[in-house]
Amino acid sequence: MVQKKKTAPALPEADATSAVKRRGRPRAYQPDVALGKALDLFRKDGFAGTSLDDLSAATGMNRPSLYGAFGDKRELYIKSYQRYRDDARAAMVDIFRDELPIRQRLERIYGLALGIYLSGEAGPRGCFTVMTAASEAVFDPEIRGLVLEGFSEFDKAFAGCFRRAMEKGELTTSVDATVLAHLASATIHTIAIRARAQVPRKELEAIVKGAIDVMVGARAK
Amino acid sequence: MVQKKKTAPALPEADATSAVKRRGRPRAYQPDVALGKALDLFRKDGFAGTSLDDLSAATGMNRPSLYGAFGDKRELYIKSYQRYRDDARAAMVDIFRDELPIRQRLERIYGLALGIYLSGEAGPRGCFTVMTAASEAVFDPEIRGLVLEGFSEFDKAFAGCFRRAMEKGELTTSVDATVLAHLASATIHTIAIRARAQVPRKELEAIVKGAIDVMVGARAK
DNA sequence: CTTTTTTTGTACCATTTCGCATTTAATTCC
DNA sequence: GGAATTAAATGCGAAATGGTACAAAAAAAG
Repeated sequence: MVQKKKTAPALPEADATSAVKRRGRPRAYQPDVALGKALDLFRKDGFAGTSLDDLSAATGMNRPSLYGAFGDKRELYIKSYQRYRDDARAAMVDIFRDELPIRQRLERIYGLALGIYLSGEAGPRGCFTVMTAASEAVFDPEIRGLVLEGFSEFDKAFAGCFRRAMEKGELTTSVDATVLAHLASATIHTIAIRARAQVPRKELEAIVKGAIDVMVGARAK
Repeated sequence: MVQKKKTAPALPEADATSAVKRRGRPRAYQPDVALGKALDLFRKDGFAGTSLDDLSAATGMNRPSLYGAFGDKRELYIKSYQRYRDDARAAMVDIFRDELPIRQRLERIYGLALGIYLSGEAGPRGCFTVMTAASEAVFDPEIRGLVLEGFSEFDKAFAGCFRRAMEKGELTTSVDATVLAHLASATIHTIAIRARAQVPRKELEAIVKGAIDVMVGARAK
């Protein structure tokens, strides 16, 4: 605690504010990093299962600092969730935009999703949106709004994929793109839940493969 | 508290044990009823969100009695979950056994599921299996086992339906029954989760309808 | 060097939590 | 009616929790 980072005489943060020297005692933490740690904890144990002490230990910030930086526990949870969504979106956006054949697009999306859901040192962590939907979203309208936004974001992205595939003649137009999109989201949800219950990756991949086969209209194994 | 049920000189319980008079002070509660109340609470607030005081208030039993009857909180949760599964199974078993056309079977199954997931005075409660998978199943191997059992029970029941439909020539055999079953389960999961986030019934029914259309191979709206 | 500003670190508080020990009540058996 | 048995009711206690008050520390500004 003696030769610390020496505050930040040009710290590599993309923090919009305060590119110049701040006035008082310098922060001993990096907000981004701390938020990432908080997210990890929340994903592992959920809102109720994560105490401020846990968060304090994981971030290295003591409780009053946590408070000052992120607000109370609920606010920290919300910020963590937004961070999660931002990360996921950043990872997905390229794939959703790339002009790959529909099957490959879906394969890449699910591959990425599995990576996210199965990660975690203390066992797979599933999808934070799904976990939040099952818990906090019930009583907290603001959180619920975010979750619904998350669902709809996926639904729309999938629908766009299918619509594009239909335009390109890859897919029959006899099934509505929205219907396929909901099936695609359902597949996301089922693997998220099953991952959380430690269903092995192989099985999840098999589920994904089968779902893709049906969605792209494959009629043979 | 004076003219109570007079213990049980032929109480209408299917309790295997003690059909005859018990020895000491009679119970002031009916285990079945109390367990139902506990289940309601757990479904609403989850394990961590439900305190023993809440359970005590809801069941009318004080904490020591709860303890004596069901064990500690975790055991009570497990018993509640088993009760949930038993109830759901009892409600579903007829439909899964009836020899209806596949589409009608699926419609009835999902209708029932929606009824379960959307019920609850304080908002829809979703599927307890899914909720448990997202929370307790992560760290508790015994609970996880039950949840996996729940998933597999649904998978198998659906697979049986599809297999039967194929035998009867209602469905093409070009898609594996297991694949369709996983899609059917995925649809269960997605409506469970979305219900919990208060997606309106209409939307859920639309998702179900679309999924059924695809699963039974309907190629037109 | 002093003041001002911002953050850290310690300690504390009120509340809630789970679990149990003990006493009191209601019933059957003798 | 008295002993035995079973359950209810009260209440305690130790631990954890979310949140905050307050003083010490580290920097910039004057």
